[in-house]
Amino acid sequence: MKVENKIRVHIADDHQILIDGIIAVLNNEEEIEVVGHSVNGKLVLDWFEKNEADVLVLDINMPVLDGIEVLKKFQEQGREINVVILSSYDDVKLVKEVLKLGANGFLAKKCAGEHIAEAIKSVSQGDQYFSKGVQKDIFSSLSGRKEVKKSNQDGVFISSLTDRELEVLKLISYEMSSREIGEKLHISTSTVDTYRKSLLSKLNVKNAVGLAMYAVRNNIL
Amino acid sequence: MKVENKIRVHIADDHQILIDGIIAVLNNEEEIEVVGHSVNGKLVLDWFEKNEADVLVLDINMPVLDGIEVLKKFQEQGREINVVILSSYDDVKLVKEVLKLGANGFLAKKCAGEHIAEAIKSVSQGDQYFSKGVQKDIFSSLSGRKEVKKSNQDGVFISSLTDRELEVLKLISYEMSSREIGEKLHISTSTVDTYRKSLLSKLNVKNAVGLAMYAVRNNIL
DNA sequence: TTTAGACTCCCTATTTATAGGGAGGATACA
DNA sequence: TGTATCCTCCCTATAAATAGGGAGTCTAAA
Repeated sequence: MKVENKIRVHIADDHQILIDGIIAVLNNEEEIEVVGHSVNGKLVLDWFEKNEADVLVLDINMPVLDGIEVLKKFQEQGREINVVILSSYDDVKLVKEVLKLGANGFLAKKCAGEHIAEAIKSVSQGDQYFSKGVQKDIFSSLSGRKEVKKSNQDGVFISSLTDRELEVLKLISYEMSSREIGEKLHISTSTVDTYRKSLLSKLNVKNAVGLAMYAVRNNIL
Repeated sequence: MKVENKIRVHIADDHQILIDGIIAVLNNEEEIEVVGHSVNGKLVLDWFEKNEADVLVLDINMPVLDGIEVLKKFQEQGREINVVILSSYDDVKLVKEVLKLGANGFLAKKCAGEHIAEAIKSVSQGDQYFSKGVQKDIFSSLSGRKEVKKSNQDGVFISSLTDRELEVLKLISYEMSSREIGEKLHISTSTVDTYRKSLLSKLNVKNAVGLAMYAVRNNIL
């Protein structure tokens, strides 16, 4: 294999130390070359404005702009990039969501470092890759695979929340009561309660704790 | 420097991929040798039962037994091990706590991989090391340094919670109400409420959301 | 044996959160 | 000009959480 045919990889994770680690691991791989890395979603988009890569290793939980948003942007742009999602959470729902958003692989951070090379090679060839622990969930809850790559209705994402809902969600996660939130946003407690209701409904959780957990997992704090 | 004088390092983090990464990074360091690694606190203690290392790189957030617990155990055993804490959170409180528990360095995961070698070398010589972002907080909120290494009163850790409190905390984080928790644990709702109160008090948070956030940050789910 | 901690349950009372509904004003879009 | 979405606020009512107190049992340690 020629040097020019190396798989060009971009790594995105808010933990620089993890990026460095992955690069070090991938250094042992002849066919793989890390051509870029970013610590948040905004930087990923900026990078891809001017550069190209064959595979994007993408963390879901990142500040400024998270992995979900990055995928959505790429989808809007009609950009076809092979993506391996790197996540601490093997949340079934998350897996389904990112697959719908065009991701091709899913790698739990707790799996061994060697798997990342496998994952990259797989998706670079158009295959899909799922680390142990997520595989069974996928196939049991998803009928087709390639087929759903384009669709993007239903499913609840951060972006399905309105600005105000998102704002209230954050404040709820900061342990604030409806009264306190109302004061801070200069709206009535009733209005805050309305947002609480719509959040509970949209995110399909049972109570404020569920809302906070959603916020944490999706790094919208 | 002779090979026998290499700094022996044990790495503990629940993300195997991060361990592999650190090992790869440290491979470039002549003076450092990774002699062991663990994915939870229990395994760390088990390993140190039969082995020795000069430096322990320790993640705070680990399942089964967290980093705090590991430090406490070592302190109880009177075992003097140089510890570099690896954490996603540069929480000032956390820094102070782990210093009291005998840690010698504090490395935020978001800092560059190269710093980990610096940190290891520093603490192996008895020095302390703090990655950028935590330094100022330390010195502004802590008078002495070496002096406080032995003390261990006050401060709230997971371990200051009783088994039952911890159990209830988990269930609260799973979006369960007091009634539901009572049913699951076969105790009355009143009892669950008692635990709620003591949790709110011990962890110094305002409501159930605060409890859940604490649980997330300390990975006790 | 005293003491302390952990676990259990109860009381009263207030504050918050959840559930379901309606509704007006603004804006943007077809 | 409808239509839709968002933001705002209200009503009623129940469920749940928070706050502060007391108190009994059991076990393990001093």
